[in-house]
Amino acid sequence: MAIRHSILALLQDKARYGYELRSEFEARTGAVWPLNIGQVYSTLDRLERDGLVTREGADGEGHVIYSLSPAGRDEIGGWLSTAVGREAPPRNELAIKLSLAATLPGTDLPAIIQEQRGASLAKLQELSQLRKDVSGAPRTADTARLIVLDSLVFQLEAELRWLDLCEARLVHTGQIAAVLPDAGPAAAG
Amino acid sequence: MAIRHSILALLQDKARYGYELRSEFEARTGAVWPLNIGQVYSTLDRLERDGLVTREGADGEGHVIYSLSPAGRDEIGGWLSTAVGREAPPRNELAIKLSLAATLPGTDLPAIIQEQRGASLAKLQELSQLRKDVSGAPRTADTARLIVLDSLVFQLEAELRWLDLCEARLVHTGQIAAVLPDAGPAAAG
DNA sequence: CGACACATGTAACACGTTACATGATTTG
DNA sequence: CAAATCATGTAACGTGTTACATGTGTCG
Repeated sequence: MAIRHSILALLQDKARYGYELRSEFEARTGAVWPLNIGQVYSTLDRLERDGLVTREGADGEGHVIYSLSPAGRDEIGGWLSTAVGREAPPRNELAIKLSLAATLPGTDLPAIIQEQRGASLAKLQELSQLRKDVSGAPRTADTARLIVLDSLVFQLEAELRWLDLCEARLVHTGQIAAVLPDAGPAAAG
Repeated sequence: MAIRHSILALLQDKARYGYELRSEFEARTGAVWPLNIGQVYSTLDRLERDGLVTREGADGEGHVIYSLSPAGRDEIGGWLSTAVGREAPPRNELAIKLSLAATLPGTDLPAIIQEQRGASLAKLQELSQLRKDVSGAPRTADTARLIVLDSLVFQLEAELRWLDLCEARLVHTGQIAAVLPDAGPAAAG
């Protein structure tokens, strides 16, 4: 529902056309979460069908303009004033993967964890650099970008700490041997 | 693709039937990420169509058993040995919401942040309690559950820290006034 | 003129959710 | 016997992705 509501939020500011909605969305979430233009149009169709937006004729340049209906104004007001539900968090593919790998035979858990650490760390460094670049000249659109980047950085940092914890837990339950920096030959399974 | 691969992972252990696959999945991700039984059957249909699983006749109790094909074994091997891609992280509704709210007029940012803090904190406490219960007697299935719970707890803690940062950033850019614990009357917008 | 950005769509497909239908077996 | 659990499906719908089709305007 994020896209649906994002479109309503942007229309709350003023009436806009499809292509413009994508531009405004991507100006904020940018390279991180691109938005397919086809989805904008089909979402606008559904929003009109549901009575949340109204399709105006043209705007002088011939653009197909959409504006918020009263029902749409209610909807977006509710979205903004109500917290994003954390009762049913979206599935986390990585958590599912480790959860399965840890309880099924024939998986190399330390390798999986190490592999993931590499990927997550690489992305974290890339994001940190991006954040540094963006925070240089904080224009209006960059405020939005910073918020998104901060979010991703915090999530990735948490992911890395979680990977450490998983490794520690598995050592503790004896599922894998502790990996010491300069370990000599240890007893293998 | 998480469900698709989870089913393959469970089949790697041994041949199973639909209902059993759901049970095994939910034994690990449990109350957090329930799995609709209908989706199991339709996913199995697609997996069979794609040649990743083979539908065996019955198993003595009359169950519709599926087993991994060689192609399926390759597929799940690849999934387990390759890190979950962090290049295109899934959209975060909350990050999008704050990003939009911070750059559109007519939004009460402090209220949104405070509202979210309440919801996230409540969920965090619920999860912490759950984690305490589960970690009491670490049976095999509980290892999987713990991994999932740890993941959620870490993500929520990161979310709360991120909310603090957002507030601080907005104070810094002058978008909102600093909220002090025992603040007297301050200049309002 | 050719490439690229602007602009609006449609179609096919994958994935996910909810609800419905149907029947066997188990348990109070 | 009634209710719950086990077990296998189908149908409708919403959301999201990718690719395709089409046409205008601008810039080198």
